[in-house]
Amino acid sequence: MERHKDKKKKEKENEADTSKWLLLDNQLCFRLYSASKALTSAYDPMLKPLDLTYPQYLAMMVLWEKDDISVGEIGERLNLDSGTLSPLLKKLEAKNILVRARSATDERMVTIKLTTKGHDLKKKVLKVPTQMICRIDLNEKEIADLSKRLDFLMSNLVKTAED
Amino acid sequence: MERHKDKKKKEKENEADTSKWLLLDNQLCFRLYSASKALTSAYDPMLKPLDLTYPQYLAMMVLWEKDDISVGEIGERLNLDSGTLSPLLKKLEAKNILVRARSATDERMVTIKLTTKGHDLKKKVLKVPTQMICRIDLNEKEIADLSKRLDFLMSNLVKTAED
DNA sequence: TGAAATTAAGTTGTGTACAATATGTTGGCG
DNA sequence: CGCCAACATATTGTACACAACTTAATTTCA
Repeated sequence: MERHKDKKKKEKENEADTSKWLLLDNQLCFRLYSASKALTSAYDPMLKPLDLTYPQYLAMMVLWEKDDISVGEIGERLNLDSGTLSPLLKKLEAKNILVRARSATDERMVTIKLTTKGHDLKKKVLKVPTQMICRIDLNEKEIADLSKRLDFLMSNLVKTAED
Repeated sequence: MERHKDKKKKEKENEADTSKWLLLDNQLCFRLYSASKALTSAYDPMLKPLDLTYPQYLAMMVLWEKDDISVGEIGERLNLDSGTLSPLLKKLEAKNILVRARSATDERMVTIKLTTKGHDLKKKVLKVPTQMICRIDLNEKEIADLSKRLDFLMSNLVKTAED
């Protein structure tokens, strides 16, 4: 595949070089897309007994770390906009896991507070990340390493988005 | 963070050890979820002039590699079921990019064939992967490396899903 | 051969995602 | 003070994703 790389041929290879990146198996992006879906569906059976979807679980993780914050703050943390979060948080409110209320000081904002049920849910969910780490079957160093690469990739995408 | 690891304390750390994995910033899965979304939204402006979404682009990549295949074969390649593919392929048919037709030999199957417009679209799309590689800003080795890790992760998830 | 199991695709219902827009609130600023 | 740009959230519309179910065709095998 990497033979015959003398300069005369290199230009001729350009077209082939370009279209080899169009092969699905060569696409990093497709792997990320697939891996992300696979992870979500791996979470689902663990979260189902807790009546949570994966995005709902993410929102809860934000709230377990710090309660009494605005919709916008959650969105900043998860990279989700109000179009996604508004209905999601309404569903969590319908399950009595949290309460939404207009802020008294700034009525543009909606403040999210966990209920007792919402706080208690954290105990039940503690085993989920551990189970997931087992299934991923990577050690702590490998996870950190992969995380670092993904962070680098993300920052490049964000950086070049400002054009 | 890694100090004080004598055996007496290790057991006491268990609970803290467990809940540290519940922190969003420690979650590999959240990074994958975010990276996947970021990549899709990076594709969108490139694909918009071609009137394709990212999942539609993936389906087209499969078809550019091998035409005249069934819905199921596309789904196997992309890990998508008929619930996702049926409407997606109908949209591509409405754009005159492909044609869907019941197979003559097995009428349960629907065979997908690219139209001339569908084949021609490949030329216009050739620059997309190259542009994306620039934005990702990883060299060929780093991409291969990251891909390998994601493949490993995926195979672990699939493997442990058979329980 | 013919009923039952299997298979392929489509449909329905729920839940994200996000662009674009709407609505109400707040903070300037002339 | 009053107007207006900026802001926070909600709503609408489009497009996945997938579980569960339906429909129709094929295969299996008693």
